[in-house]
Amino acid sequence: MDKPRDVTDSELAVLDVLWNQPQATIREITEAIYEDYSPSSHATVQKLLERLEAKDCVARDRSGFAHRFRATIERSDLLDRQLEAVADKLCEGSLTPLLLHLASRTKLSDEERKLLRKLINDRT
Amino acid sequence: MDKPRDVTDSELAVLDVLWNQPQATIREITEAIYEDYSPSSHATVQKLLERLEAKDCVARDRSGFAHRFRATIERSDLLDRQLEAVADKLCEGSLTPLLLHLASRTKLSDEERKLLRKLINDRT
DNA sequence: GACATCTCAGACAGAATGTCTGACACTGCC
DNA sequence: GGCAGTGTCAGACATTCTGTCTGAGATGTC
Repeated sequence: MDKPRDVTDSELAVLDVLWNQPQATIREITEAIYEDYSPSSHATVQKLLERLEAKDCVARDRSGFAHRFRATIERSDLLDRQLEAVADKLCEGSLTPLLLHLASRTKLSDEERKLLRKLINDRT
Repeated sequence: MDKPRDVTDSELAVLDVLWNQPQATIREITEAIYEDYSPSSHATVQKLLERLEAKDCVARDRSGFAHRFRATIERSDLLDRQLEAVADKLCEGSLTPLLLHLASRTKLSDEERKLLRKLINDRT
């Protein structure tokens, strides 16, 4: 029952590229993140992808010469994970206190308030 | 603008004791956390408190021989910090997406739903 | 004064993170 | 076939964070 490691800021940058551009190669990702492409930044991205793969956030297609990567989680999945981690840490795993806490201190526009009411009513 | 470090699980255990028992000494905290009191566990708690102090989570009263500690943040403040950290990381700092996200996937009892509606309506 | 208890400074190992180097494999072109 | 360009992979490396522990010295009690 080992706690899944958090996704790092650098790793998130890689995921961001992958969300915009699925099936990217390491070179493409590197060029998107670092302004100057170099063998070492290429290797850095390689290592980040390797770790993201270990965290089940990325899948690798080995069929071509240069491997192609895609994200296996969406941004909202990651949000879920993070919120669950907070809930585990501070609310015995329950998300409800988070929701109530946020509802009591977040300023909402009329628009958002309306949407939120709808969301609540739709849940059975 | 360095990002404030997260509170560790061990540090949280210390805060938990402090929330139950304000004005505690290191010895009291140590005895509450570790089953066997020892000089080394005492020193460990000392170090955790030192780090919590650096993170502005704990204040120290040096007037007596043995210092007394109290938490300077509540559990809900910590919850706030964590949620803000998630928002910074994934939602450009806005808490609203978190709220909407949670509202759309958290199961609520009728009781909770009622409370949540009230919370929303009370926000101006 | 003897002894327990405290604080404080710092050492220490293990893990996570970001970076980089070197060895080797594949591709395509001459 | 040979070679340059590009890939992968394994691993070294410094830094930081975390939890733990030791030793020196100050303060309290009897």
